[in-house]
Amino acid sequence: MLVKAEVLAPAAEDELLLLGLGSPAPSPSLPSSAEEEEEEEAAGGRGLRRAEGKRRPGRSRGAPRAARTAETAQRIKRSRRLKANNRERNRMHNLNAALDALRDVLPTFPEDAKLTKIETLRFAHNYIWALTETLRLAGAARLGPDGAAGAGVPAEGSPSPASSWSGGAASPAPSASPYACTLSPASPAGSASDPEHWPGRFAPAPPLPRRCL
DNA sequence: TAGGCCATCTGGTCCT
DNA sequence: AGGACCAGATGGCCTA
Repeated sequence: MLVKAEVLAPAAEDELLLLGLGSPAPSPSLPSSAEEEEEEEAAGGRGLRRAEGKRRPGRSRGAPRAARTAETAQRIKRSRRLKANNRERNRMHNLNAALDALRDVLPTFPEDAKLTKIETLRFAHNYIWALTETLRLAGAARLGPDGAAGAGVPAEGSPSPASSWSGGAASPAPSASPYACTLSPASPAGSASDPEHWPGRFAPAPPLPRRCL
């Protein structure tokens, strides 16, 4: 895939022309300037193209038709690419927005601590698990000691939420879970070493087998 | 300065 | 055909 290297050069070139599309600053979702960019593109707004000649690039009246169509095809291709880039950017922005929304409902300490993407996902996973577990236990407790089986006691030896939150050794993933992974940023397995360090960054998760997320 | 995280670009693949 | 999704590559910013 040496393509990349080659592709990037021209791409960088384009960037200069595209009004800082690939700007370093977390670009605020460029609305729908796609059209404009394309048009600018298609219209030959790319200044650097002139590199090829002092021969007056434009108005190439005498340009062979084949050359012109090739040029047009190139332009169309480029235009589509830009459009796709724009869509991809928006898609990622949406994804990030969803991730932010998820962060908002996850408790962190300090409050403004920002979880990374991977931390957010892992923590959400554990958080849901813990809440589920809490509900389950609460429900069981309500049935009374001699009520249903296992009242007040975690069924089949599954860990209590409390233990999971505080760094118990159990995995958040129920044993019956399809997950073979021990996801645990904040939880169980991972934090065995320091449950009290939840704050802020949550205990680092142990290395996960691929495909765990 | 190395390493982590992130945004963006890009080409490929799948889906409608 | 065009859009959505994905994964790899690249470069910038930040922190230990």
